[in-house]
Amino acid sequence: MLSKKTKYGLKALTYMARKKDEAPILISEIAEAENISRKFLELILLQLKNNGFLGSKKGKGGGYYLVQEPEMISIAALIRILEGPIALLPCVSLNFYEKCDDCPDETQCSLNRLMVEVRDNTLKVLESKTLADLI
Amino acid sequence: MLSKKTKYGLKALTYMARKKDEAPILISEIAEAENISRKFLELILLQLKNNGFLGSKKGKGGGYYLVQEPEMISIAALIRILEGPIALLPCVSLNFYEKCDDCPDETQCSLNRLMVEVRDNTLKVLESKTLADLI
DNA sequence: TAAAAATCTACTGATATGGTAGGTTTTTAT
DNA sequence: ATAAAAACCTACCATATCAGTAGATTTTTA
Repeated sequence: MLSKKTKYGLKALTYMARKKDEAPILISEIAEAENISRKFLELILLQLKNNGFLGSKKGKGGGYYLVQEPEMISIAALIRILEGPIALLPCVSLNFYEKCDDCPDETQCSLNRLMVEVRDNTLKVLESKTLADLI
Repeated sequence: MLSKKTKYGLKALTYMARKKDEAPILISEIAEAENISRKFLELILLQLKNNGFLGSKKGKGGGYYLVQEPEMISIAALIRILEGPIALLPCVSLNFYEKCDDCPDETQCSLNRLMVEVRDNTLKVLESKTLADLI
């Protein structure tokens, strides 16, 4: 299951993608439109900014805006920032790999092989879809 | 990510499937072979028994045994028992459906549509594979 | 100079995770 | 009959994560 943080982040970005080319968008506008706690959303957008997906402007007339075209932002990349690993086991994660300490030999592990297959099928969807597909 | 409980459960069942037709298998044998905390594994096997996947026999010469052929036990079914929902959002879960309280209309939600696609791709793998494929 | 807006730091309550401890019941072998 | 073996049951615990809240600070604009 995705955390609410991830879900909120994706919904907020979709909202922003729909209104791109307009002036910066207020946190509070997004929070209200998407039924997200405003303070919680603050933290989420900040994280997305710190990871290069959003820009911001302070003061009156300020807000957040996308710094890339929606077509260029894959959903997989966003989930990795907001949620962490997409894979079902640490030992099959491409971006957050970790050895399972109970498993002596990964190449012999049948669970590993199965989860690689699941991962590849999931990524096929999440890497091919972009923010533009969510608009 | 799958919990350790789920991972341990799947590994334990795979171990048992490899030794099926032998006498009942001891918790402690599985725990040692698969590097799982013995007490933790007790709880996991008990749950699998209570859900009809395992039988048990008490006393000397006792232990746990599979009550179905490995070919008949889909990995998806096991994950649903051990982990819960396979879907990434409650609103797209087939077996654990829940409405998102922030979402006014599911049919209009683009995140919902995307996550249905992810779910279907995941299930395509997990429902077609059985314990026999993990041996 | 005041208001608006993002930013930062810290805290909180609830829940899940990954166990551990220790006793009880059932069964089998001696 | 009895002791050992094994599953079973109940309770507890430490830690981490989740989902949020509170409140002050900085920057920008009108």
